[in-house]
Amino acid sequence: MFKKTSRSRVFQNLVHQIQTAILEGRLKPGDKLPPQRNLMEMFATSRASVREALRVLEQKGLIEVKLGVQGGAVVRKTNIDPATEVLTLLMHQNQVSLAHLEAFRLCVEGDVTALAARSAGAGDIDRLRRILDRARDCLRSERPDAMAFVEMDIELHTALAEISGNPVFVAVVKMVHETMLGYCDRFTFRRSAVLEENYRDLRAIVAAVEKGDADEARRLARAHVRRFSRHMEAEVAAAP
Amino acid sequence: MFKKTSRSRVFQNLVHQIQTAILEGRLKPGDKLPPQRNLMEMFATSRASVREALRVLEQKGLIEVKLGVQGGAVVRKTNIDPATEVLTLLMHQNQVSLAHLEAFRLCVEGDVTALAARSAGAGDIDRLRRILDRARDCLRSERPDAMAFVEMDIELHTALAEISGNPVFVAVVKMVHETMLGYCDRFTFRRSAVLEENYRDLRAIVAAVEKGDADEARRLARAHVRRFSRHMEAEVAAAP
DNA sequence: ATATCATAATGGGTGATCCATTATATTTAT
DNA sequence: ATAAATATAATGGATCACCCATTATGATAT
Repeated sequence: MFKKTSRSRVFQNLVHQIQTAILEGRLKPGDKLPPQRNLMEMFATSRASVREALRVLEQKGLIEVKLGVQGGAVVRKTNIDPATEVLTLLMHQNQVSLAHLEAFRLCVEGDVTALAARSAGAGDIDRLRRILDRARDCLRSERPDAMAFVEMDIELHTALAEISGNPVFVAVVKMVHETMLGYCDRFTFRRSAVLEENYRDLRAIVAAVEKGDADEARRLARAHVRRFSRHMEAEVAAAP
Repeated sequence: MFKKTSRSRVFQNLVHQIQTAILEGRLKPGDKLPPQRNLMEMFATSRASVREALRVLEQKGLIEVKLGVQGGAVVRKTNIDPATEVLTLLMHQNQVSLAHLEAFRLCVEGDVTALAARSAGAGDIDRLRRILDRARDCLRSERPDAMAFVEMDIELHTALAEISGNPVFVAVVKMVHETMLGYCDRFTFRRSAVLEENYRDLRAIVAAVEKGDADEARRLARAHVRRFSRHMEAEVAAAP
């Protein structure tokens, strides 16, 4: 019925005012906030409070603070990292399992890939091909670099999300992969056969996107997620 | 190739140490951190730095700070709010449109409802029915309360996500509805016919979940999302 | 012209001090 | 004896006055 009165702390007020200014576009990415000593006067408060506010805004990913003369707080371009960080924290705390992640990826990656297949242009296909090439290089080199390959895998999925044209998918895809990395870098993919299989999956997906075959793309993406999850599970079971 | 050396600030060190302790389970929800003046000594730093660290941890949703004697920082139970807040920020900055949200909801709510239909028990059905009843009360009263109905709508979708048993879906569903509220509370749903239609949608969805008919549940949920989006668009077009 | 160095702007950090809030203990009134 | 009022102390919130570290810029010297 009623909301608990939230006690107001000075720094919260500063955070709110500055955040609102950013969201309303009165402050744009690249704009520099006044130096702390000026903010102090403008808000009629202490430097400690100004700094607490800046810490929070920094954590939210809204500003970036540089050191030295001509340093200071500048408004950041949109940045997904703090969002993924907080979400990843949540995942760890909630004991999100690989099975949970798999179910979610099946849902999202399928649609993302289908959407990408519908809206991919020539430039997009080029981009995907270049990522594939770099992924192949990770495998073909003298000593296959598993982690680098996983990075390429993630980059390809992110690219598909971006091609879909929907920033919500981009955010979510990045987030879920970030979370997976939390599991992934605890071990190495030792069997390069797994990586080769993944690479073939990715090639097939890109081929389907190139054909504009949304249904095929969805089917392949889902199969890819399932296979990848099986391998992750095997690794976790074998080498915890 | 190389990562930029990130300059280390004292408060970041504190944040990292405390956060790690929480993630590794050395600090559990409900545990109280030492008072600031003790932390100051333990970390051999100043109170200002301790406080900056606490601000950041608070913003991340890891701790909660209470005032007065026996107050202090306590480790929070998992809490999705900071995640949704940061994600919502990102959405606003990225100029996420209703169309983007609709596409995403079509993907997610469909699967969530289908999963819920597969795993709902008797208690879950009861819970959904109670939410439906409260939603109906919002409409049947003297003066239909549109915002309260929308809250119930969100609560139902969240409940479905929880019933699905996958915390990733819970987080994402909450997030997307939070973001939608950003559009929604800018106006009121004036035509109660729209709300009635929504209510019928929700009843049908719950009925499908009760039957355990996953395909029907998915179909209905997606149709519901589409209808709701059409109405949101109409409202936005009519009254901005 | 180039390399070196000094300067000042700016964030980072500290300690002392006071205020505000609140749980608990103590007193007081009935 | 119990309940209400009040005092006490623990704790976070806030401010001030400094000092240090980093860095862009301009001055100086070769």
